[in-house]
Amino acid sequence: MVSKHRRQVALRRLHESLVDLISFTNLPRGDEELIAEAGVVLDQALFRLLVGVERFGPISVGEIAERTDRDHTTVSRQVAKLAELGLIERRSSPLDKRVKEAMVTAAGRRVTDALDAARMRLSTPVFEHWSDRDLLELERLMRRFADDLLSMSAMPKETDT
Amino acid sequence: MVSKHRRQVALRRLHESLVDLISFTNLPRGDEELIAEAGVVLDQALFRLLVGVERFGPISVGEIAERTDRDHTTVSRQVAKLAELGLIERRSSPLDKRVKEAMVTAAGRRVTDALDAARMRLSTPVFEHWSDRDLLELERLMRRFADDLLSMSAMPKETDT
DNA sequence: CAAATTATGTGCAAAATACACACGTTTTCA
DNA sequence: TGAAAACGTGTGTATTTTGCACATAATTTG
Repeated sequence: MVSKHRRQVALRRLHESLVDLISFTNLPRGDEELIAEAGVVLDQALFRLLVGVERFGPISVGEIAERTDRDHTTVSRQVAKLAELGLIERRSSPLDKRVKEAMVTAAGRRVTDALDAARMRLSTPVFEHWSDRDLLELERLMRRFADDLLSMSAMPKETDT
Repeated sequence: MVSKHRRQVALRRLHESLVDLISFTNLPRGDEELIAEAGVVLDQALFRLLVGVERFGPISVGEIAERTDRDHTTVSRQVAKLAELGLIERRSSPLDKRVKEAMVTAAGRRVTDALDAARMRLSTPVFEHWSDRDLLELERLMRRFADDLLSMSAMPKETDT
């Protein structure tokens, strides 16, 4: 059992690393290369939106708005653009005809697949010198980190149930 | 030694986790709470800029622009706003009088400290049930991940030197 | 079943953004 | 060395993006 203080330091450093990682993903080089690789011309906002729809879709406009902290009217217009480009598809939810779910089309999937492949090519060399153990541990722990964060925030403030 | 394919799967899942974490940090609840907690009224853009200047400063306008993938004129105006609010300070770089470095002031530091404290309060319960080993391993591996990414991208394409 | 709530979308005004351009500083190289 | 090119920053201005007010359709509530 390490000290409470040591754990606090770990939390602080964890956040620093996360900020660094986010900052890195924002670097233009990354997106530009990925986009060029995929052969699509999308501004960053639409690019991220497409990835989000692929990752979380079928998803509603309102849910995207919450996730990205933007007004739902803004998202509504961006979603319309992606639909015009044929990269995503809208359909009324069968359970609730108010919501118009968004999901990637075959064309949209081709784009995100190309992005995935490009990202794979760019990230593989980073882990070239990592041991299997470290790589798999990072995979396990980061997944758990994300899961725990999300489940905590989904809970009401009194988390006794 | 696990298979090449297993490692590829790990890379893919790693990216998914990272996207989830970024998505979480974008959730409005987080920033709003943090900002309210710190007793400051800043829109998200300025809030992130301040954190960035604290983390990477002293830093030039151009460097921030690259990091955030925004036009340098946009950043120039945002930086001016933060300076007006007294949260950051500008000074000509002694080495290159063209650049006007930005760095947090004492007042700005108070804000980011408050943000850090608030974040600590919010993130501590997430790791309450984590073992020391897992927490420290996550800290170590995420830091290495960020460091390796940055050092790779800093290198020229022929990385033999 | 009427009223309140929810999801989505449009008009419009305000804000953010990027391009063109300018100015001072540094680097390049003939 | 010195003139030209490149660089970092900042301002004016046109364009784009954003969010609020409001509208419509669908669902839930009581």
